[in-house]
Amino acid sequence: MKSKKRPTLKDVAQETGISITQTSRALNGRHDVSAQTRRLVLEAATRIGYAPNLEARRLKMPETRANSIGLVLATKSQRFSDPFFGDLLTGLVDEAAQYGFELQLSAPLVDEDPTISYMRAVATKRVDAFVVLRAARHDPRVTYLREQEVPFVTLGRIDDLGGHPAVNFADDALDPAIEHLVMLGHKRIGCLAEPLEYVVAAHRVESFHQALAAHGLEADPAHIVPSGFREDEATEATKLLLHSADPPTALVAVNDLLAMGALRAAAEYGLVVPDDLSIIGFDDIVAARFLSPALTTMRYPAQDVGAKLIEQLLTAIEDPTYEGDFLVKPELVVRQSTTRVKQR
Amino acid sequence: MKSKKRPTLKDVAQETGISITQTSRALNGRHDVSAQTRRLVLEAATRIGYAPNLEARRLKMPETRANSIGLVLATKSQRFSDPFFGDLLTGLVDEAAQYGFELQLSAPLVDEDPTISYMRAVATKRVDAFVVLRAARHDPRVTYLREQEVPFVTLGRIDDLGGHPAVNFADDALDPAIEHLVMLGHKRIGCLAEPLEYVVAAHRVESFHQALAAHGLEADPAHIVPSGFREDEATEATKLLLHSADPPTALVAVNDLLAMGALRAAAEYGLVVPDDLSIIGFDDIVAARFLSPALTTMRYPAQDVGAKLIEQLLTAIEDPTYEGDFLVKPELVVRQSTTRVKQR
DNA sequence: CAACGTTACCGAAACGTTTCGGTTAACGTG
DNA sequence: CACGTTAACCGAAACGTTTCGGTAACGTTG
Repeated sequence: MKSKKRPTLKDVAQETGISITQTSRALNGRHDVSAQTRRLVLEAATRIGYAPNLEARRLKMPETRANSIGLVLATKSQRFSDPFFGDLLTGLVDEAAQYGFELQLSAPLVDEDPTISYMRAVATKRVDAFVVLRAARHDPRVTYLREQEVPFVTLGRIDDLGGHPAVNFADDALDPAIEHLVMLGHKRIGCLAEPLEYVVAAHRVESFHQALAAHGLEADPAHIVPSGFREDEATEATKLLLHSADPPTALVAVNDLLAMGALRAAAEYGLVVPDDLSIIGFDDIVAARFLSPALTTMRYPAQDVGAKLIEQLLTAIEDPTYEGDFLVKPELVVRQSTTRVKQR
Repeated sequence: MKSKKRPTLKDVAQETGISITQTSRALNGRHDVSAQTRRLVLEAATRIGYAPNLEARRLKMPETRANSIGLVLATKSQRFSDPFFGDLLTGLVDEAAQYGFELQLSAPLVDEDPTISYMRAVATKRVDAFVVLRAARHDPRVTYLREQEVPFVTLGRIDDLGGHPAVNFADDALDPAIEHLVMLGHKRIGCLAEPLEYVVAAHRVESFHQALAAHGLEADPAHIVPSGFREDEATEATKLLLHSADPPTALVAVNDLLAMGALRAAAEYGLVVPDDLSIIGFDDIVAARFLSPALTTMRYPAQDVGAKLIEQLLTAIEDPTYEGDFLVKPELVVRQSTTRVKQR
């Protein structure tokens, strides 16, 4: 690092002969300053390349924003190779930047309670607010943030929490998928889910049930199979499902990565997708249309979701009582992994 | 935010009756403190929940680390939906966390020179060092960092820069790929490249040439086709290539996303992969083995690369004169997208 | 002209920390 | 005993900023 000391307020004051007080006021655009003085100060400041010392400022004004948004990656349950995540992140960072915020990524140490990461960031006031991904019911991180009155937003509403800023999908999100399958004559439809302790996972399964009900169908409990986040876990889960007594003719995977796992399971069982088994994904990641068969899926625009998360969070920062959430509606993209049910 | 003021050094001093000076020393583990005092102070500090005020500390000790590593996403040329990126990021964040560092993500404003983002972070001393992705030759960001003497590490060595911390692949990285193709009888081998202004892109093409030469072959310049980062751009580029007078029998794509694009181009031309055209990718993203045909590719472990980047950066922070780089060696994973060249 | 408002300015204190220099007491050591 | 050495401690200054309270100059107004 260059050892040359950066110029301080005093330096620019000296430059103009104006007092430090006025210099500060001039730079911060307060009213008690004549146009003449302001001009002089501003010019001197840029001339000697003055940039305020944030430490000193925040020391004096503890309520000042850090202009930074925290995001903790609990990398253990890693699904961050999911392209959905990359796009989400792009949306977050990009949108935050437009409002002058940065994203502060951290991870818990090995074997450390993830909540500690949040505590660290809060205690040292490094961030103004948090984006919480992969929230669970009774999530300790969330209860902590609540308690400390630190603004946060989650991807997926947490039901046991009263209202809180979140980005969500509508309850009828899976309707188009089910509708599509029903039109194709499917009646026994399975659901490949993420670990159910996560609210989004639970929410999607719920949406699945509801959509089924809307079409006068009912899910066979044995047809709802929970999986891990990784595609190989999905493969295992799907195998179990296909192996069952009365396997479904169609499968709704709760994200595209899982759908990929399902595709593989079908292949290993010698089933032809879509003829023997229709599969629908969720997210519409880039790879989806390059699979074979190209995946029918629900497009869920990750980048927009990221942007909306930030938007929600910023209003929550402005107004700590804000409790709204925002719905983004996924839409069906029909490709080749679904077809009319086989007659038997 | 909770308005309750956090306890200060003064508070814990008051608690024990020991002076502020000694309290500070005790907490920082200096030697001029009796065991007794130290015990008392530490206990009092934890009792009242003291956490040092970083602003004040950094104000007094400007040379203190921010314990934060900057990463600027130039999201315009977005390839961040590439799962490679998600894994890389996981590696970065995770490894950084183990050393007590966080990752500070920022993005340039719309239409803003990306270098400005770096300047902002440097001027306000928010980060100690930078990870530079997608570096280009004569990259203005890099020259700026050099000039300011801010430590940085790049993914891919920049040749016009003398030595600098970086993570790289060996020059003979593509050897196994070419070797494999040559064994299969291929002689006319093409290369689908990223935009050549980026050093990694250039480096890979170079490695391609070198590997070819090592097997007594020479690349037809017309067989080296540059593409954008997106898979649809790859599709277009590949079409052009396949349309040429004397198209190659095998294609090395410089990353898996591009390979996916190439796969599509082949399909649209009615070519069967691998029978009519062998394709090799690079990265081994998750989707690679779910494509059809499953993609033969060079495995490049993104997460490890991320960890190594951090490792390099940390030694560069410790020792500003450090100029080493680290080579990670990709290895060939043979799947179904390559086969023996067709006799004609 | 006296009283008052307004405008533009400034000195000094304060934020929470580290650290320099100095003080005290205890302890060898010759 | 006188001296130096050391261990343990403390007061006060300093880092760069904001802001409180004050003041001087200059109308305005009745």
